Amino acid sequence: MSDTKQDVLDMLRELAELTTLDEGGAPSFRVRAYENASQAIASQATDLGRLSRKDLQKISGIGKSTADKILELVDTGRVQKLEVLREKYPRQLRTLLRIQGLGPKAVLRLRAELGVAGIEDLRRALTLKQLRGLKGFGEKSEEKLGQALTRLEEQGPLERSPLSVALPHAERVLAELRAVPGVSSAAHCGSLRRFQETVGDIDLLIAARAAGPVMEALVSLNLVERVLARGDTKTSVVTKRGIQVDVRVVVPEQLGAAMIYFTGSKSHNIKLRQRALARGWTLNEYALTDSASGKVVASESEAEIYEALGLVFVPPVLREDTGEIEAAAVRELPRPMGPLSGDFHVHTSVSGDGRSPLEEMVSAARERGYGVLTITDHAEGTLSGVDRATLLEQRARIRALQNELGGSLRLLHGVELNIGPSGELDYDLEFRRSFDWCVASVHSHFELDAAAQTARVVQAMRDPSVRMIGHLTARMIGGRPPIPLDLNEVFQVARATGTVLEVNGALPRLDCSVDVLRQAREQGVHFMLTSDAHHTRELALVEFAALNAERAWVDPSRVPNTWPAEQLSAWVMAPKASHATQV
DNA sequence: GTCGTGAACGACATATACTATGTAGTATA
Repeated sequence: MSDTKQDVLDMLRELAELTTLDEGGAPSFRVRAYENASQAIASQATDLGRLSRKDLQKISGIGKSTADKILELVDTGRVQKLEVLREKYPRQLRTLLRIQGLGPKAVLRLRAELGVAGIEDLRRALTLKQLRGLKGFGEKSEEKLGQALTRLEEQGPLERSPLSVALPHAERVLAELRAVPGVSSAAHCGSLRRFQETVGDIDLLIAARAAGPVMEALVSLNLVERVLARGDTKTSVVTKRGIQVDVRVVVPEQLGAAMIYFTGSKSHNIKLRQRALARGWTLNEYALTDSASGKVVASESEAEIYEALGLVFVPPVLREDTGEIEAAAVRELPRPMGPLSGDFHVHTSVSGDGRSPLEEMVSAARERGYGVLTITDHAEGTLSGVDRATLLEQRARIRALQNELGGSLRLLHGVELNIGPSGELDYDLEFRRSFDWCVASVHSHFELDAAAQTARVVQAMRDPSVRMIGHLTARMIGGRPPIPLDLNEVFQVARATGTVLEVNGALPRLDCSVDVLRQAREQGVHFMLTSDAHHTRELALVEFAALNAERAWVDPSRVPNTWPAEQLSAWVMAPKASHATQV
């Protein structure tokens, strides 16, 4: 993502927050417009810094006023309107909004009636028990605000969690709740189900006749640190890992409506509800209902509800209100990746960090119904890599195993090369070319600038042995930022050399990211979905790679390992140069 | 604020739960 895009997003979000404060009420059309604009920008792939006013206004949701603000920001680094609002509502005051339970109304009243301008003032007012005199406040709210304030000062606001942390965490809680008598189903929803790479909280949906026992079980879980709110059907807790978990219980007949509601996104839901209203119905988390008769139109499954609304089923990963509803209405949603016919980034115990032996990996791949399996242990350029002799020995084992297997599964001998700081690769070209498949990846020197990073990756792609670039940006979600790259040049060279880009399914990586994939989508580049498995049970990680590609609306025709096994085999065995496209 | 229709102006508009207080704010998708 270019910095300009992030700057524009920050500007719009701040404008929305400040305008909400300024208008001191329910979000106005202006605030909604800022939010719409920010969503429109977020799903833009191009570099905003290069767009003219006219180009900007072509984006739906960006009018004259927002286009001007974007240009003002790009040209001068500031936006006049934002500066004025910032002066009116200083950062100190806005930090009050981060306290759980304090919204714009309360913040404004605290300032108007008690002169509270920031955290320090609030602390003082609480000590003096001044809040209870205000309309809408009482002893209880003083107590709760005091606690929330202390937590904020001790821990800061709850931060977003990477998917790799949140998903297993959700599974742990779900396993406990599934064990509660009377629970017929339990699933994660929200941004986790939409497969966003970081999530603000974990949303769990439980189907059960009685909610009481579920709530009781939840609040008494060992991993729960505190209870934020507890009601008849909805309870929110914070776990000891500092992640908020919201649990909602519904009866099984309402599961479909509840799944849609709880999966979101918010703007996807709003669009669905508008669609319902246009048909004389209302949609809430319980059912799609006829407004006149009160009769339920659909509620039990998500598919029924989408169908009733004249839509094909929208997979959760697409529910971001980026055109999926319009596409579903004309039955033109992007195609799913479907069953995969092979994996092209798999380690065995030959790598220092691999844990399953070759034979176990092969039989696990057969169980997954693969037609092709490519073993790619680390080359000597990485810490866990190995020398030529070990790889040649592995090759002999693979060939022998292939003879035993016959034709059902094609085994390829590959290797994961390390891309050095200047683009140098392991071994010599002759030895590299003796492999069926080479993936080359960046594992170090993350500090180089964009020109140097681009140069090393491009040089690796130009090597005749390199068929795929592994985890292109080397990022770790919530940890290491992506290396800076001139993506346009990378895509262009990938296409010109016939090099595919990996979509790595390891949850901390998900590299290429959705953002990069969106930018690459129209550039004629091919992608391979991989697991980067270091253990047999990790082969399934390739399904996460598929979800990531689907989120980016990548068409499976660009992804060779979604093709039938024979077509895939033929593609892999053809020389790299035959896949090159002139640009 | 944007957008569509017709060239200035109206339309846009989700639905619900929980909490503390006594009607409304805050929060969630």
